[in-house]
Amino acid sequence: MPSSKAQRSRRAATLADVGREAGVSAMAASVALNGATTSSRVSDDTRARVLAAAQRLRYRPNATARGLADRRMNTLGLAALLGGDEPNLYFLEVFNGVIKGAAAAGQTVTVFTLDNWAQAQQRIPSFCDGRIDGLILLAPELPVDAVDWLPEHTPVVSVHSNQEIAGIANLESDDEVGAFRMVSHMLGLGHRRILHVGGPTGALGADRRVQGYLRAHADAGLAPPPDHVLRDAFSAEGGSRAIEAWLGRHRGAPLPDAVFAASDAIALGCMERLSARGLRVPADISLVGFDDTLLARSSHMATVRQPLGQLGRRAVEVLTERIGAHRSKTTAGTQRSIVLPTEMVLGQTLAAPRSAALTVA
Amino acid sequence: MPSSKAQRSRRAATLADVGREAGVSAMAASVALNGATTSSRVSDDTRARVLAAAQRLRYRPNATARGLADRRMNTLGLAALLGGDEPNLYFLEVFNGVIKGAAAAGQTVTVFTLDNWAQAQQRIPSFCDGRIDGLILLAPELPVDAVDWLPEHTPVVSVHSNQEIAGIANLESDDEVGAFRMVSHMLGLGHRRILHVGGPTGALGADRRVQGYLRAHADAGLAPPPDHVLRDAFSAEGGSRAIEAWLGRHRGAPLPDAVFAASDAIALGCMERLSARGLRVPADISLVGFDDTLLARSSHMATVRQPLGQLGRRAVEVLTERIGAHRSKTTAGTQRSIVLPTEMVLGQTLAAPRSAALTVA
DNA sequence: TTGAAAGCGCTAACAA
DNA sequence: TTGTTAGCGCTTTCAA
Repeated sequence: MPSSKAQRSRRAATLADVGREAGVSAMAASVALNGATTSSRVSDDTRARVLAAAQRLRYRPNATARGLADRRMNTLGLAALLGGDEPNLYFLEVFNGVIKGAAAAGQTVTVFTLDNWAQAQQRIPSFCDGRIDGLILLAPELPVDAVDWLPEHTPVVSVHSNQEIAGIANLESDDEVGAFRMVSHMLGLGHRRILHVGGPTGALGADRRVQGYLRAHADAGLAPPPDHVLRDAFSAEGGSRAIEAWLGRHRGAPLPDAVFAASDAIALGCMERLSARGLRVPADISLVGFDDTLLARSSHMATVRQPLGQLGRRAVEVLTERIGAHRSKTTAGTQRSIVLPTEMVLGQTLAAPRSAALTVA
Repeated sequence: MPSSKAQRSRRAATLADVGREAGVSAMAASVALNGATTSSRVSDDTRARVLAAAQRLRYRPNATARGLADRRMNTLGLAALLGGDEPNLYFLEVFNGVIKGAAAAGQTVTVFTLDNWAQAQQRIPSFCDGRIDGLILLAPELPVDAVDWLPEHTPVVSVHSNQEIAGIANLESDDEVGAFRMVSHMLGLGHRRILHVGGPTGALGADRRVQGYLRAHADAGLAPPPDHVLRDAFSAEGGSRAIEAWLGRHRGAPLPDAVFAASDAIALGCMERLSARGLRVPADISLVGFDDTLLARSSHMATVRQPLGQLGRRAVEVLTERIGAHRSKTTAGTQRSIVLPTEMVLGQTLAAPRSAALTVA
């Protein structure tokens, strides 16, 4: 009397096992179990026997064997720099979109982490070794020689890449316009000394936000105050470090009316330092972030929304399309770049400038 | 004159290609490229030729072929329920630990998402089809019949499982003690009407936090006020809904001195509702979360820290150990459960109870 | 309708 | 020191 446990073995059942159990060949079992896409069909009787046997044996087709034969794993790779101990919300938001998009496309997602961009050349090609059908690269600081070593046999799409690479579609958001609109809005509120705590030099998105900041001033016929653009890492630590250094350099100078940070994480770092000095946001100084990550939403921070989840979803769509084209040897559309719009989010950290004169303590 | 581009083809180079290029057989190439673990060794000359050929061809061993032959993919699976549009910080923190641990162990991580626990029976076995060597299951609400269908051929460890399953190690944190200590501390501050907005019924961790809440009262010789324990989802929405309903039911009754939420996300939902009613935290009412996710850290919320990253890292360690045992057919240590300690985090949302009498508006 | 055979790219035993 | 062979589990022609 076989118990339900009896069928559970350390070894997974193979197609041959199923065939044996059903009294047919392994390939008959294969045909019966798959939709019978091949020329030959199996009889209803055989199919029923095979299905029953498969169920009895808890048969699951082996993914690696199938992957080897099909040259497809139904798995997408997502590579990103994920250093630091602090979780990265920017990544999480994009990841969330990727996961959702992949699920919708019947794909799973394997995550590859980079500790730094120097190791990208060595590691990225090693991911593209058949375990994934395509790769999504969060690439704000991809080395410039990437074009030489990115593998050609695995389709790649990038998100927020800092460079155009032939054959690689890039997804990004309208950073410059987002920054321009927000800073214009701030200028419209009367802010004049707007300190921009920007992202790292070399990150295209960070550069574009600086450009938006500058263009907003130019458009308003204003010159940004000198030394009001800082550059540091896209992290709370970066923001904290940058603003603290700036405040140290500017003792006795007028306190900025507002801080425009190039990311929510940077904004949070700034917020910490400002609060530590007893400054109230937004009564004494306004604070604006960029991204609209969960951090901004939960703290009602004013920010520029990037549709990060959408970027992830779209990346999956574009990638699966490329994979299809790659398989059918079609030339993939040479679409350069997909740009999604940003949106202003007016939270509780942006108000009209203070009337009192405050100086840096 | 071959350009650097010439070697880049749509097709990845195979071992046979390398052998051909080097003028040796494919297996000689294999032996030369791998550490030569087999009996036979290759001559230095052959090895050099093979290595050169491999480099020229940008050869990367195919992971699926290797996986099929070796029965190992060096990939760990991470399965979790990831519904909702809002990113899940609890998941992110554990995930971060898993990623780090996996990187340290030379493994990559594939993420499988469940939309609901009903589909677990169908989907979880389908992940264990050779593409992963082992599975980490975030399983707060695993169906009770899981023992019947969890595959035996793939090692599994669970995190925060709601049940003990033979052969599956579980990692969790000391929820009951964490809740007990925090509530005891709150009672010590003078709080008497502590509203516990708990997690879902059926989640063991949520139950344990309720138990800690109750034991703290019992230990202090106090009876918790009636109808002061709520249960809803582990999310901001759950917290928001639960507390709003409670406030609706208790118009005119005394406002609680404090809210003890079973997660940071729940706490955030409560915070939103309280703020919306013009209540100040902690001046009018204290608020305490659970988890110490990034959300709590960034908002300086009082909370009970669970070492989520550590749970992830340890899960990887235990899992890789199990995988090793599985391979060598050793009986894995029948270690039941690994419990990591929690820690109180006294943030800025917990203060002494208000002196004024406030009622629910 | 069914079975036999080849091959996906690699590893590992066995011969030479 | 090398090449040959077989096989991992599956899919897919091609014959029967």
